[in-house]
Amino acid sequence: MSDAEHVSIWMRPERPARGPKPAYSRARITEAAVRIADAEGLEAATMRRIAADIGAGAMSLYRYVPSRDDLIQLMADRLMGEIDVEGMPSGDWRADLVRYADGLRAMWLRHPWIATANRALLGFGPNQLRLIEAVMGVLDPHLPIDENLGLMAVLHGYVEGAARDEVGWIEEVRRSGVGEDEWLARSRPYLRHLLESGEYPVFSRIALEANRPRMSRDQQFRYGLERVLDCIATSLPASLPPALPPG
Amino acid sequence: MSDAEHVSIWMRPERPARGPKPAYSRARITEAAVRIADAEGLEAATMRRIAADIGAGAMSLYRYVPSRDDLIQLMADRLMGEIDVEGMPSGDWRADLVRYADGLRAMWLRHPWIATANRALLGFGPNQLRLIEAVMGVLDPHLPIDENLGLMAVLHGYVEGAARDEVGWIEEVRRSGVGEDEWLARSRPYLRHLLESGEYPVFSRIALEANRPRMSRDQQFRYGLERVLDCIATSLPASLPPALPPG
DNA sequence: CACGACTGGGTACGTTGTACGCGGTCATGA
DNA sequence: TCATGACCGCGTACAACGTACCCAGTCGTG
Repeated sequence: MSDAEHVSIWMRPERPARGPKPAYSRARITEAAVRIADAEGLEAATMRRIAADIGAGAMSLYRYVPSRDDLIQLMADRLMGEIDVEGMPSGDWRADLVRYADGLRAMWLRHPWIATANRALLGFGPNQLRLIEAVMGVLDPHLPIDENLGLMAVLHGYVEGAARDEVGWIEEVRRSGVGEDEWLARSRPYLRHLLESGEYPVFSRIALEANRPRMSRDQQFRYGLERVLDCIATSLPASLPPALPPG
Repeated sequence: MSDAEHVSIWMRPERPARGPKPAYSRARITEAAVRIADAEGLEAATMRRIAADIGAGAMSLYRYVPSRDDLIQLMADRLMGEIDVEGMPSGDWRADLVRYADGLRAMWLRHPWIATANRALLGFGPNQLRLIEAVMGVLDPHLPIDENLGLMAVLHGYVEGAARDEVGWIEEVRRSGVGEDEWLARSRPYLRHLLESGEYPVFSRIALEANRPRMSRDQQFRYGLERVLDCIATSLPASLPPALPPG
C-alpha cells in the first residue's frame, strides 16, 4: 500500500536508507536493457534476459524497478540523454532547432524500438526535462509560452512522425524475419494488384516515384524540416531570421 | 510454407474456395476486438476474450486471421474507415485538410488504444489507401508528388503527434487504475519538487500556465493546425488561398 | 456417393510478468 | 557490543498469454 502511492517511477527513490550494499543499479540494468533492445527489439528485452545479461537472477531486478513498464520508461529517458543540446539557446534559433531535430531523428534511428515504447513521451524524467529546458528555451525569449508550446508541437510532431515512418519500415522488415529485398519481392504481387486495379491513382504515382527516388531519406527529412522552420519563422515577431538555409 | 509467403494480411484472401460455410468473418471478429479495446484497452483484447465475445472457441479465430498482430492491423484499418473524406477534393483545399485533421484527431480520441498499435500506420489496407487518395488528392493538382508528400508528412505528423499527446495522458491515467484527480494529487509532490528545485524554469512556466489554461484542448489543436496550414499555403504556387480562418 | 478441403474447437506447450518467501547481510539503537 | 529488522539476491510458483497440433464433423466437387 505504501509503494502503490508512487504514480511514476521518478517519484520512487532508487536507494532506501538502510540495508546491505546492492550489487547492481538502475543505470546498469537500464544500460543492459537498451543494449538488448537495440540488437533484437524491445520484445527481446524480457526481465529474465536482462537479468541474465548482467549476471543477476530474474527477480533481482524488481529490487530496483517496480515493473517492466517502469523500466521501459527509464530506458526511454536514457535515450533522451543522447541528444546533444549543449549550450542550446545559442542565439541562432534556427541552427539550434535544426540541431535538435537532427539529433532526435538520429537517436530514433539508432534505437528503432523506441517507437513501440508508448509511454516514452510523457514521463517527466531528468533527461526529458533537460530537453524541454534547452529546446523550448530557444524561442522562449521571443514568444509567449502558449505559442511556443504550439510551435514546438508542430516541430516535434514532424520530427517524430518522420522518424516513426522510417523506423516503422525497419521494424516491419526485421519482424518479418526475411531480408529487405525478400520482403519487397513478396510484396510485389499485392502492389501490382493495387496498381493494375486503377482505383488508386495517387498511390500509384507515389509507388512509381519511389522506384526512382530523387531525394534521399535525409533530404526528404530536411525538406519538410525547413518547411516547418519557415513556418515558425513567420510566427516570430520582428526578430532577425537567418537567411534561407544552404539548400 | 505456402502460407508464410504472405508478408501482409492484405495479401491473404479471407475466403478459400471450398469447404463448409464459416460461422464468423474477419469483419465480425474485428468489430468485437475494436469494441473491447475501446472499453478496456488494447491489452484486454486477447484472442480468448475476443473469441468469447462472439461466442467462438479461442482457436477458431485463427481460421480467419493468421495472428494477433495481423488482427490489430485489421482493427487499425477499420478505424481509418471512420474518417469522413467523402467528396474530398472539394475545391477548397484548406477546408478539406481541416476536415481531415479534425476527423483524424476525433478518431484517435474515440480509440485511444490506436497509439499502442505500432504497425497501424504502414499497412496498406483498403481504408488507408482510400484516405491517401482523398487527402493527397487535395493538393495533387497543385503540386509535384514529392512536395505533396513532404507537406502531408508535416500535416499528418502534427495531427498524430497532438493526438498522441492527448491520448497518452488518457491512457496513462486509465492504466494507473486511479481517477484523474487522484492521479494529479499523487503527482503533486514530484511536481512541487521540480518547481522548487529552480532548475527547470521553462517547465515551471508551462506547469503554472497549465493551472489557468487560456486555451481549451480543441483551441490548442486548432492553433497549431492553422499554423501548419499557413505553412502549407506559402508552399502552394499562385493558387487562391481562402482568407485566414475565422479564428 | 466417396473424397478431401475445409470448419469449429479442445488440449497442450513454451514464454511472459511478477507475487511470495527464504536465508543471508549490515547500519543502527540499546 | 550485539540484537534487531530493513534490506539484499534469488529460487519457486502461478496465471495469462499467443498459438501449434489434432480431431471429428461438414459440404462442394469428381
